[in-house]
Amino acid sequence: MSKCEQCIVRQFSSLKALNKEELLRMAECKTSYTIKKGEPIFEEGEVTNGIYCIKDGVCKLSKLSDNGKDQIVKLVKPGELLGQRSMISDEPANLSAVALEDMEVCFIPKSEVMQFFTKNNQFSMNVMKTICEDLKGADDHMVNMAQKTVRQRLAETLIYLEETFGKNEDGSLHIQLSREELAGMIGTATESCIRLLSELNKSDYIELTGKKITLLDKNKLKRLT
Amino acid sequence: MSKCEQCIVRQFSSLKALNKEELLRMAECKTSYTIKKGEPIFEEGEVTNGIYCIKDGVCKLSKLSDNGKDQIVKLVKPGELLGQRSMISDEPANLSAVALEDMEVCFIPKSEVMQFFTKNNQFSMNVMKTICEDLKGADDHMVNMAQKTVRQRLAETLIYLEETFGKNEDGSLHIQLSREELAGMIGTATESCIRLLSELNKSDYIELTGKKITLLDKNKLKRLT
DNA sequence: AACAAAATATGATAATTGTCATACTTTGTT
DNA sequence: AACAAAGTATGACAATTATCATATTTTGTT
Repeated sequence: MSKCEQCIVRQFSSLKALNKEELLRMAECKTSYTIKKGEPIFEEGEVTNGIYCIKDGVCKLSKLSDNGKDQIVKLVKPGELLGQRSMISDEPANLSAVALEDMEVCFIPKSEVMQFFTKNNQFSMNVMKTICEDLKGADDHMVNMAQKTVRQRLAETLIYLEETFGKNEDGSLHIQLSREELAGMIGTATESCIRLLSELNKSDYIELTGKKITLLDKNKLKRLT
Repeated sequence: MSKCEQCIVRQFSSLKALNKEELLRMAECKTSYTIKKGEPIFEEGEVTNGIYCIKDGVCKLSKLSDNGKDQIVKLVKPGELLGQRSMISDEPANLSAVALEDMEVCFIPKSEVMQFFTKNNQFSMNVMKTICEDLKGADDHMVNMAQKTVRQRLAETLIYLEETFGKNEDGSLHIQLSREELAGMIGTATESCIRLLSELNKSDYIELTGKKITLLDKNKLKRLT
């Protein structure tokens, strides 16, 4: 069993505030999972009773709307933590977390994390800052949803995907989203998303090769937003 | 100068965790303001350097979008605190706060609040829970913006306004928003908002009397959402 | 009371977006 | 290799929403 010390999550998340002793405790009580693409880590409404460390793979956080569509609220990268809000609020998950790629995650029980919380001030401050970032992100995201057109949101999302998850050697977006998922990110119907992608393709903003999307002119795209 | 002890903000906010001594300290370093309807408490981008306690009056938290429209993110009631996120993230305000009614607020400098933070675990836990609530609210709000029609959002907003801020004796919504502000809450053009209100008026969901809005059949309205 | 300015209302029209139908492609399975 | 299922693409059309123009009403000021 790994000792958590060298883990990517430890380097990038609130956990960086933990000392060696705390890391050892955590290593003892953690559970490791592998999650296949498409499988959930947890679902909306589920009682999670702890947090998840994302060691590898990207997942989506989404919420099912009354109209039956799944709105993607956020994508989560390796190095990040999941389930902090539910733990602090002591509530079931507000969002579902589903793997977009094969993933490796560790689960740390709430009882353990709450001890770090009480005893390690820097850790709780880090968590608080993370949640504040999320709040700012959510507010900004909300304004975009309310005020921008679908085309603008699509352009922004494509740029975000490239800048956050990078490109393959051939220049195409590294992260693989289905059209339905992309539509779920920008908040529109799948057909509308596909149609706008075609349009951007025809006017040489992007190139579509099978499911691969390549941004041809990021500046031109930015001007759309 | 009031001692903060009996203040409504103390009863309803994170400040309820403060003890007598802490309240006295706070009373000494606080600054009280009255803010007239329409005036800002702080503006987006401003460095606030502390938090505001809302003693009386309601304000809107909004963000100017690239298209020039002001999106209202949240309404804040007496008893609540403002500026917590900025303080914790150590960033300028992400949103503007503007009075919807004449207000009474107190400002508490960051230096003071940060001391409570370090020394009073219950206080920092309360703040954290408040921010978690805000995050959940923002996520849910975002999903609504992305997935619901303007009509649905208008209906939801009207119900929210009645349930949160109550009714006058004549049954009309107690809180007074201009059509432009209501449009800013639901994320639509002012004309669209006015048009939909007229429509709801004609089909007896609501009654418009001057600027007053009365919900005639809340259940019928709920079914729209 | 009179007036200007702001807010509210409504019509006409265009643009955006959603829905349904259908075709085509890719993927995975047997 | 064959096939079903899922995903992607496109057309046709309807519904929603934004924009611009113009009344009408309300508000505040002199």
